[in-house]
Amino acid sequence: MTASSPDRPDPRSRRARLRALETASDLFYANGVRAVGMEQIVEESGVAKTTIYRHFPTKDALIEAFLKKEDAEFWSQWDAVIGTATTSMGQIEALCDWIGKRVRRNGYRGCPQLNVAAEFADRAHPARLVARQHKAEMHRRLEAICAHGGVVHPETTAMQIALLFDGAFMSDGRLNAYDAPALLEHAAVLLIGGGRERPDKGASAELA
Amino acid sequence: MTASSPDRPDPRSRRARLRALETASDLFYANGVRAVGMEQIVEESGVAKTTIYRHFPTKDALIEAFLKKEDAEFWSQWDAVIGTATTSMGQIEALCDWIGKRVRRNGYRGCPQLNVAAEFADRAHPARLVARQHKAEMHRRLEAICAHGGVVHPETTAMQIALLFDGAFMSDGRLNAYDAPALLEHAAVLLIGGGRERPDKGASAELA
DNA sequence: ATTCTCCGCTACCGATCAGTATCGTTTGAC
DNA sequence: GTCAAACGATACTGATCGGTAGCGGAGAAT
Repeated sequence: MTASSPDRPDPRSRRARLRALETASDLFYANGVRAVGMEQIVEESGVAKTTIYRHFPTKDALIEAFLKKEDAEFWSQWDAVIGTATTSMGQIEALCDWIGKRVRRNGYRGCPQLNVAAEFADRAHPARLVARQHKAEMHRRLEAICAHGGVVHPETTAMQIALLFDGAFMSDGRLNAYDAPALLEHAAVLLIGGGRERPDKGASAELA
Repeated sequence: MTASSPDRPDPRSRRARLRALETASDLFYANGVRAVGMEQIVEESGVAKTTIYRHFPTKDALIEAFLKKEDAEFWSQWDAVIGTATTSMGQIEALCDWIGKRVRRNGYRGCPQLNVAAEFADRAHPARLVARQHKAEMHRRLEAICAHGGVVHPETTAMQIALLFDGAFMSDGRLNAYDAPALLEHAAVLLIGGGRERPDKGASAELA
C-alpha cells in the first residue's frame, strides 16, 4: 500500500512517470492505442516496464492519463486563443483560425478523444468517460461564448458549432484543399448569425 | 491460381463468403476492427477459418471489404432519401432528417469509415483508401446538390455541410439531448442560405 | 456413379500481447 | 555516511494474435 503518491514524489519518480506518459502519448496518438504495445513504450521511453506499471496500474489507466493530458493541453491552448479577442464573434473567429491551422499540422491525425473512443466499444471505459467529459466541456464553453454574444438558443448553436469543429478534427486532410480557417470562420459566422434571429426557421429563402 | 473468382461461384461458396463478411462487419463495427479476432469471426459466423482466408487473403482485406460494403449500403440509403424530395433544399433537409435519426439508432457507434481510419496510422492502408474515397464521394454529391440549388461556391458550402455531417456521425450520443434532425436542418439551411450570397463575408451583423 | 470442388474441423505455427517476479543498482533524504 | 525508496534490466507467464497445413466429408456437375 505504499503506492507512489502523485503529490510530492521523488524527482526521479516524477521524471520517469513524465517520460513514460509523454512517450506513450506520442505513440498512442500517432498509431492508435491498440496498435502500440507496452514493450514499444518501454523501448522508446527508456523507462522500465516495472516502473511504468508502478505509476499506471494497467494499460487502460495509461490511455486514460494520455487523454487527460491531451484534454489539459487542449484547453490551455484554447484559453490562449480566446484571450486574443475581446468580442464573442472575435473569439469564435480566433478558434476557427486555430483549428483550421491545427488540422493541417504535420502529423495531425484527428481528435485523440474521438480516436480512442472509436477503439473501445465499452462506453464505461475510463478513457471514454474522459472523452465524453472533454466534448461536454467544449459544448459548455461554446455555449457560454454564444450566450455572451446574444444568441437566442446558445446551447443549440453551440452544438452546431461543436459538430462543425469535430468534423474538422476528423477531416483527415480533406480541408487541405481549402483555406480551412476561412471556411470554418464563414460557417461559424453563418451559424451564429442565424442563431441571433428567432430559430423557428421559415424566413430562409427557398431554393429551386 | 485457381483463386475463387468473385463472379459465378458455387452457391455454397457465395453463402460462406457472405456469412463471413456479414458477421465480420457486425463485429468490426460494434467493437472496432483491431478488437475483433479472426477466431471470433469463425465462431460467430460458423464459417471455417480456412474458408474465410480462401475468400479474403488477409484480415486487412476483410476489413477493406467491410468498409466497401458499408459504403455501398450508405449510398443506397442516401439515394432513397434524396429521392423523396424534388428541390435541392428539400433533399438537404431529407438528408439531415435521415442522419439525425440514424445517429440515435440503437447500437450506433459512429461512422465506420472514420472509426477504421482512426485505427490505422498508415494512410496507404487499403481500408483508409476506401474511407477517403467514401468521404470524397460525399463531398461530390453534396456539391452537386448545392450547385443545383444556386449556391455561389458549391464546393465550399458542400465541405461545410460535410463537416457538419461528420461531426454528427461522431457525436457519440451527445445529440440525443436535442432534436437532432431539426438541429442539423437548421444548421444546413443557414450554411446554404449564406452560400447563396456573395461569400466575401462582411455583411453579417457584428456581435458584442 | 464418379469426379472435382469447396466446405468445416482440428491442430498447429511463430510472434506478440498485457502484466508479474526477481534482483542488483542508483539516488535523493536525513 | 547510512538507509530506504525507486529505479533499470532480464526473464518469464498464460493468453491471444494472424495465418497455415492436412484431413475427411458434403454436394454440384457430368
